[in-house]
Amino acid sequence: MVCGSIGGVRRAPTILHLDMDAFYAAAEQAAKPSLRGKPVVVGGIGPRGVVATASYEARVFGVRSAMPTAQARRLCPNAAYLSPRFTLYRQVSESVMELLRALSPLVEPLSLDEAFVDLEAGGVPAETAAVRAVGERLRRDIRAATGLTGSVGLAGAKMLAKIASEAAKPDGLVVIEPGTERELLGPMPVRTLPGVGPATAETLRRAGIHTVAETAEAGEAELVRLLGKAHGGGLYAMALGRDDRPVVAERDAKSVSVEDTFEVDLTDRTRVRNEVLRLADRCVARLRAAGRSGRTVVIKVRNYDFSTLTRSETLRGPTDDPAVVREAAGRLLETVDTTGGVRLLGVGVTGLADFTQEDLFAQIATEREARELAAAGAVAGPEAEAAREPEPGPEPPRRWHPGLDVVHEEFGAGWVQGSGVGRVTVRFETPWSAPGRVRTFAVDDPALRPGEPLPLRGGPDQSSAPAIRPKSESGADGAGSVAGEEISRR
DNA sequence: TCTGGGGTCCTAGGACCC
DNA sequence: TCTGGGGTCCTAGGACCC
Repeated sequence: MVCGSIGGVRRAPTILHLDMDAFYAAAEQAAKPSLRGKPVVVGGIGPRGVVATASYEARVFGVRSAMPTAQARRLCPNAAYLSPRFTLYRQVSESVMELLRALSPLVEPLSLDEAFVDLEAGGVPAETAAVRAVGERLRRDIRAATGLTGSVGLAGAKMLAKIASEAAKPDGLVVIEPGTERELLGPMPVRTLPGVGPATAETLRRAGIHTVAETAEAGEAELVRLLGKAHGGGLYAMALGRDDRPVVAERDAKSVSVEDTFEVDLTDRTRVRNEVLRLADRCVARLRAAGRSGRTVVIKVRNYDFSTLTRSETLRGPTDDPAVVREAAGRLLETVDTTGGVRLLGVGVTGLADFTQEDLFAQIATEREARELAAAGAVAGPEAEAAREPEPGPEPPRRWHPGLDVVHEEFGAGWVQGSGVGRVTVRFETPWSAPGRVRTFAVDDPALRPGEPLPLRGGPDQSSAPAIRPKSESGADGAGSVAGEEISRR
């Protein structure tokens, strides 16, 4: 047995899991003083949008992640509904990850708002008191650096640290003492375990398994029979509190993809084709920005009835050439019947490689092959017409999405509160100002232009070390009243 | 109520090779 | 003449996560 661990669980709670509280919504509240303490919903604003994050004030009304925005509006009509601003969230995330990397070289980000940290690798003494102190200091530092709150879980294994941070929400810290995990997990619903979603939970329910303890009692053979080798075996280990997965820093991406859901189903075949080609270009742009190339092109088609299919084609070598990806995506689309109407289209590239000299030769061959095919008439007539670069067309009318930053020549920085019938309403305030005033303009007012997100900290009238949070920012404290609610699962 | 966008991992069948 | 097993690659779909 490995010294210092039992069943892969460490003898001291030196794995830390950080989960920021209602991250997107909290970032918006920090950026927009008038929204602090109020219900805020961040997500898709269109008719087919879904909720990405709801502030705790909105959750009181039953608004949850992944819920259609239309349903959220019925539950909570007075919330602020905002489009996501990933530039801001990435900035905030980077400053949080920097604090984590100061604790240990072993930091594994799971998303913009979540990460594991191996404190043992960071030289933190393997004692509960020491790791707890590190966790509490981290929470203070995050609040000072960003104005946001995060919850911390500490345990001897990844799975347990994640369950602990969930239990700590919002704005808390929970330690699971090694040795207590089976007792703690036993009565919990099996859905608590990571990897158990709606389908697995239903399979288990039909077998009479509802809790973690019942999962363990079922035995490995039975779980493998119900769920398959990997899933069943993994679930059995987790139900016993066993989890020896290491914290792994920086993993390379394995695929890159882009997709669009259309406000109205697409029926015109030429339009469908042009959208696929546009998506291929966007996908390649992201691929190239990451300095990668890929060998398998995938398209995704979601029909009017939500049925979804994928088609893929593996090239002879990796590519990051837009023409090659466009042609492959176009060929794949030819194999799909879209007559009923298309709700969503996607294009992705997998089998990623860093670009090497060898790959270059393979890529050249692939390109030549594709060109020869095209020349031979595989793509001809109206298809060749459709395959051409989509026309950029005239400048589209400017879209003032709610939540976006703007700058007005006279009134300064603000954000779009709403728009319609040729007017746009802007609230003029900054992260470090008092709640601001609202003014309305014509949508084409030349004095109004799009702006950049402002940093949440370090504004003009803020000291360089804002350790104490102003009263006006204490929205998350008020959320303590819902601390006992069931945390929604996705 | 009517279901986003970005990912990861697993399964299973068929092709192909040894 | 009838029948192998294992390994790898490719394709398609599905569950799950944030």
